[in-house]
Amino acid sequence: MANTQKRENTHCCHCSTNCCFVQDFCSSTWVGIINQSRNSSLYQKGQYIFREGDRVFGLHFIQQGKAKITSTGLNGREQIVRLAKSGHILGHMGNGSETYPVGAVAIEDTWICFLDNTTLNDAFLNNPKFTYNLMLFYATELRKTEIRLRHLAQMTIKEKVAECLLTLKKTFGERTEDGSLNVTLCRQELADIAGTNAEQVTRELTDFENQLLIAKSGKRIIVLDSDGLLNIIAHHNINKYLSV
Amino acid sequence: MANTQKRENTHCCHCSTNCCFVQDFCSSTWVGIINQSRNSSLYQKGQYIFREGDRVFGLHFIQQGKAKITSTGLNGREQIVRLAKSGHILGHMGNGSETYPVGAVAIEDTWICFLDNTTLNDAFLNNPKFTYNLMLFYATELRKTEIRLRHLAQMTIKEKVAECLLTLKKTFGERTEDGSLNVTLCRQELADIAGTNAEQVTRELTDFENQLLIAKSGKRIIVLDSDGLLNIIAHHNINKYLSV
DNA sequence: AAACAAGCCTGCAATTTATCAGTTATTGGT
DNA sequence: ACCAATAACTGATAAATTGCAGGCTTGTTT
Repeated sequence: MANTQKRENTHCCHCSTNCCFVQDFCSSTWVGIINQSRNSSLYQKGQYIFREGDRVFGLHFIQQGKAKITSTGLNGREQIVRLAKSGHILGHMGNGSETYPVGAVAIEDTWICFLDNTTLNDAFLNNPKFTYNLMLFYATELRKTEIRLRHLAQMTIKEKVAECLLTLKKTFGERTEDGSLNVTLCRQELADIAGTNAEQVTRELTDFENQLLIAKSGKRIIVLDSDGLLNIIAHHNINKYLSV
Repeated sequence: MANTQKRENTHCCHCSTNCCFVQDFCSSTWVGIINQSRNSSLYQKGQYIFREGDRVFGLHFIQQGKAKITSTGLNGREQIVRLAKSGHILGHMGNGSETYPVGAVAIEDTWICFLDNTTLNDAFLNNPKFTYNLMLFYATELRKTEIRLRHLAQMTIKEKVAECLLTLKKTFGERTEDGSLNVTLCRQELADIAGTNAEQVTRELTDFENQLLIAKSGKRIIVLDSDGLLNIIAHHNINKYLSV
């Protein structure tokens, strides 16, 4: 990979992350084996972790950081199909297709642990809980994506932008210092999540600001009134458990 | 369940289906155990298999038939988020949320095998290949849904309807007798897949018919020119492997 | 501090899509 | 074969969204 850095080789046992499928669900023997064969790298903000069309050699685990998973369409227009943070997985297991149908980009400096297919397959067959929990992860992501699919199909732009902000708050949280979202994305990236264009995002953000639902400080966004934003999209979710 | 029928009790070993996760990936001991605890029922066309908000007690395996998975939004407007056929799974594994965020409806008479959570969890921990293949199933569905997410966000109505037809052809195939799609859905259901309304679907289907891309015979649709339909959406998919 | 670039904001015109209303065609039951 | 009910079709109108152009703000470099 181009300008990725290798990590100083901390053993998995002493890894500081508090959210890792290997650490939590593999036997100590297998943590050792995986520690041997894993490959840790730093991807800087904006750097591709993998691109659409790249061959799939294994799975990427986010040790520390944040990434966007994007799908590119007509005229290079992007759709962010998923956001991922520490502990999450990038890339889908093989099943025939050997190339990535989506790309992944670090949205801040991000440490990735990579595991190759061979090691993984052995690990899956020898660590049922590891496999089971990865299955739950995919099932949960599928459920979330299915709901988002409906939202993109049915919501107005105002609603989609409101939901985008709530999703960011829920996924990445807020900074203690100023209460702003713990992630910075440009208007175009917000549009790529909400499924619209940068101009519309600007319009809606300005509108939300005038209604005192949010405040802007440079690139950072502060959600002032979550309930107000939730109100905008509330009638789309019959069941409360569907929200965000 | 209301008016579902119980199946004559064929043992899993003698089940005629050629596509079943249990048959293919569980040990013979476990096929026996699962055979004991499973529950088979017939759901007639249009009948709910489960509804949004129902409690999750286990997984539904489609033994024979077809189903749509829908998510209901504002004013009861539905979005079909997934189509499923024999061998597929309905319902996502638990992970905290105990109720279905989506509903499932039979789109033709459908036999379902139901397995409860307790039996399933034991099966998962004792049949690594079973768990592994279920994980692959979810990962594959996630990948497909992510691509569809972008399509719904970026395509025009014409493109979405074209893709809908191609998806139906790919998923359910064509009847040998007349070459028509091996599934019948009303205009509203096509609209619920494509993310638009019934009127627009009618308009596009008429247009496709005039261009000799499809033919209509009553409710049935015959795809005459797959490549023609593919052409309409081709430029949305940079990589050929993404198509449908 | 000035100059520059990049990103953000705003209004308007053009296009697309949704909605509504009315008509025609199909289907299923008697 | 008929009738009633349902679904499909079509056109007109209204609403929402997009795309473009130009100005403004912010942050960075020299």
